[in-house]
Amino acid sequence: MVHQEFRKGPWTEQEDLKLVSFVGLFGDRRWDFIAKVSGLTRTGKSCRLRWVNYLHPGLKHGKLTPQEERLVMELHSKWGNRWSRIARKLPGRTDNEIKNYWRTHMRKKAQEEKRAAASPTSSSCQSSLSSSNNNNNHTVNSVHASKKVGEDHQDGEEGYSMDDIWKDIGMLEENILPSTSWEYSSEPLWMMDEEESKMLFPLSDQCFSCYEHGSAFLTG
DNA sequence: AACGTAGACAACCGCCTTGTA
DNA sequence: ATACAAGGCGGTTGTCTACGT
Repeated sequence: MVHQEFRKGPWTEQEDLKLVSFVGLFGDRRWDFIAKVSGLTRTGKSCRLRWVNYLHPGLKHGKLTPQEERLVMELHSKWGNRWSRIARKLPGRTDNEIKNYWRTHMRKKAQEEKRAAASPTSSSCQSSLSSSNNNNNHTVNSVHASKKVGEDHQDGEEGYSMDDIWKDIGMLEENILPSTSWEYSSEPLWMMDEEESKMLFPLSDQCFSCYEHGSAFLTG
């Protein structure tokens, strides 16, 4: 077996497009297979993570709403750090997102407590008040959802932005797709034998044409 | 204007679980 | 029943941006 070098670090728009296309074709299960046939030099794990945390059509992007924050608090007090379990109760949110939110929140809280302990005159209720105020401010910030993505344009200006991708994915979800995104392929292609698909997509040329087909489908 | 800091988020790592041959 | 591969999950780290000084 030849040891393959896998790419690491941030995903490019090209990679995202490729991944979206191939998940559309093969479904979001066989990640190692998708990683191979797509020609992405990423591990299956990496592909899955990117899909689950960023590209999945059902995801909400942007800050948690105060309602969601309350729910996270409530569920965390019940279940502890069972992020995936908590995430299941917040449609469109990922375990990673909630984990990140919680981490930030706890750090802030810890700092406030430390400050409160340092200056005994300031009551703890003040600190908790300020933290809840902070949380409420998040709603305003939700306007900035997917800001970062917009900034990604810088290296692919004339290309197809992730905003566009999400728009298209959203449209596909609403207008075309019954329930799962990969059903845009009328054929259950992911049922095909691995050998069979190797013949279909032996190298990236074929992969690319498939990817182009996929992105053409996505863009309309 | 420059610099430092905190917050937000993406991504990786390692362990555990589950499915399959 | 068992070994192996793949997927899932939680913890952690790195990077970028906004904001305050």
